Amino acid sequence: MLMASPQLMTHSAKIFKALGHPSRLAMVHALCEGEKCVCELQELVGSDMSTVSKHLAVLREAKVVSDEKRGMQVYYSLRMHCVSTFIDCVENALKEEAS
Amino acid sequence: MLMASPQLMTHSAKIFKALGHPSRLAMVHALCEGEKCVCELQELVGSDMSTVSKHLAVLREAKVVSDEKRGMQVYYSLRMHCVSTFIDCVENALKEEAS
DNA sequence: TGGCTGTTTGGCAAAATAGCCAAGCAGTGG
DNA sequence: CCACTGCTTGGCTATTTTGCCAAACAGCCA
Repeated sequence: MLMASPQLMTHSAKIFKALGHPSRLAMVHALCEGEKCVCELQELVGSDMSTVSKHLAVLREAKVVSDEKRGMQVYYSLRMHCVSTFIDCVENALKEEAS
Repeated sequence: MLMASPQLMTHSAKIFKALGHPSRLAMVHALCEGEKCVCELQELVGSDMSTVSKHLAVLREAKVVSDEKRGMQVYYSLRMHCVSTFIDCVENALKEEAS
C-alpha cells in the first residue's frame, strides 16, 4: 500500500478544508476569472465584511490565494491555479449525478 | 462576473470539506489504488474503529466513496474518481513550493 | 442457540469553526 | 491635523466537528 507522509496529508487536507465552505468556495470560484478586491467578494457572498475578511485569511493561510494591497484596496488572486480544475471536476461530477 | 448557484457551491463545498481532514484524505489516497476494507483503513490511520467508521460515513455522505458489504467485511472504494487528480495536483503544488 | 468478528451508532466532552459587533489601522483627501 | 474609506483583528457566543467509550447489530460458525 502506497504510504503517504502524514505531513503531506495534513498540509493537503488544510487546502481542501479551506475550500470546504460555500462562501470560500464561491470566492475562489470568482477568483478563477481574475483578481478581485475584498469589496467585490463581499458583494458576492453577502456576509459581513469582517466575516469575508476572515474567510480570506483562511484561504491565504492555506496558500490558495494571495493578496496585494494597491491604494486603499486589497486585491486577492488565485495562487493555486489547479484549484480551478478541481472545482470544474466536482461540478461536472455533480451535474452528471443529477442527470 | 460568473455567477454560480449557491446550491452548487454548498454541494461542492461538502465534497471539499469531506476531504479536509488528514485521516479522511489519507484513506481516500489509499483508495485511489483500489478498494479496501475498513480494517485496512483503520490500520492506515491508526484511530479507533468507531472514529474511522464515522470518517467513512462523512465520505460516503459526500458521495466520494461507496461501500459494499461482502461477507463479514465492508469494502470501500473511490466513487468520485477525479479526486485522485485533485490530490496529485495539490501534492505537486506543495512539492514545488517546498523546493 | 450462543458466541465470535467486523462494523456502525449513540452519547458525551473537548476542541475547532462561524459570524456578528466593535475597535483598530493604513492610506487618502480636505 | 481630522475625517473618511477599505480592510483586518479582537472578542464573544452559537454551532459544528472530533474522537473516545460503550452499546448495538449483522453475518458467520460451532
